Amino acid sequence: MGRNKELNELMKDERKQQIFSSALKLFATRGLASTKIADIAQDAGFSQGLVYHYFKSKDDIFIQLIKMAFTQLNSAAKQLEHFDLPHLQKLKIAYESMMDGLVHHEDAALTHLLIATSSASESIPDEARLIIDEQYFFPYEVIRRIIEAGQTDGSIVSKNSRDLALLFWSTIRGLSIYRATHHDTFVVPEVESFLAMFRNKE
Amino acid sequence: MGRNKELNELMKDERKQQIFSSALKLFATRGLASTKIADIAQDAGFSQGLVYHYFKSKDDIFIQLIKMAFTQLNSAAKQLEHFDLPHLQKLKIAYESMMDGLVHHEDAALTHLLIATSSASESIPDEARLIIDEQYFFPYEVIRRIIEAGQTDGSIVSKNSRDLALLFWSTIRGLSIYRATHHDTFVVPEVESFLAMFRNKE
DNA sequence: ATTATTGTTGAATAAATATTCAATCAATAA
DNA sequence: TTATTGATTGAATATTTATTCAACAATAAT
Repeated sequence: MGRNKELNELMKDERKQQIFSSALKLFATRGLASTKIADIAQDAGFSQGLVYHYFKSKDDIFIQLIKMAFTQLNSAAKQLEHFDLPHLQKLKIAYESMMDGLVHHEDAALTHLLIATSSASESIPDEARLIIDEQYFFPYEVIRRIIEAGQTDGSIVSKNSRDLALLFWSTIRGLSIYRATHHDTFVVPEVESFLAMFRNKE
Repeated sequence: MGRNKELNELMKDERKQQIFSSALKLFATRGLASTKIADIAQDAGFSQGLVYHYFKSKDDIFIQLIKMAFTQLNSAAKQLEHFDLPHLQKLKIAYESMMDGLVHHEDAALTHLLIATSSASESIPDEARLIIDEQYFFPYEVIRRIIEAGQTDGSIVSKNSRDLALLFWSTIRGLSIYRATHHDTFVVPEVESFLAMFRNKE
């Protein structure tokens, strides 16, 4: 018979991981259409044909990456909500940990970028669009709930919570995009400046 | 001889305008690579071949649009700087007029989106990249100077002005992107929430 | 009306790129 | 060893799409 099955699976996963890693980088920085299968293969360090041994198509890779990106983001959001912290502190932690990701974890930065640019694109596979439509608002809702809780105890300013959640994520997304092209000069803005939008000052 | 020259020029400009308009919409929402010449022609309402009567190539259209987008944005920034208003008010006006653009002027919204997504892309023509690299920071510098002036007179908080300018534009860009995909549900967040990042509260 | 000029089309053509595939290779269980 | 299985390659092939082009149309000066 052939080779050991479990080891095989491991190697297969490793290969897939390599492909995901290269594809994430390229899709996030160049977009789906501009990224060639040849680019992914080259970046991952093997032949074009092999990509098709592991994935059905370019779209397939993209769709799976989108799934993974939202899974990560949304599970982080879910975790955040259940932390035992004052509400304003949760916003602070969220900002700080995402900024830390942007600066220190290339993959996290690329994941944010992929979400920001893919969500805004009208030229992604239907299945990717479906996933985005289903999952996009979850982090908004989490932040909104945290804001409303903070408004109840007076720590967060009494403005429309939907607006505030929108400001929260727009700012984060904007910073993610900036960071993508200017990693060299990117410095995280002080969290207190960011929090000023939410803090209740009376 | 042929037809009247000036009229011709006018008609030619009008045609070009049509192409620009369709291309702006498509490039901004789908990206350069996903936008087909056929799409542009169809949207503008004429044949594929005609596009090449007015433009050298797809890249050519894109590059000119990028030029126009930065010209608009940067001249608006320049104007803003010379308004005779308190410094914090300038930030307020900037936010309000850009938000007004997002909501009421499709082209303004698309221009912001084009800038946000193209700037972040590593797969645009060299000439477009050049223009972006030359012009990208101008609005940041304008806002930064306004912030520093406001810090001098005490109306704006004394944090690093570069950070604050980054927050300013990141938030605007984030909102632009959100608006692009969710025009139906987009509501402009109150300017006071936005301004809280900059206002000196003592 | 005629003619010169530019506008316009849609069908080639040329390039680029996704996908398939036949052949070879590497590992290992027998 | 050797037979079997899956991995890997690189060269087809198929598809998509940018670009060119030959033909026809419309316009307006003569």
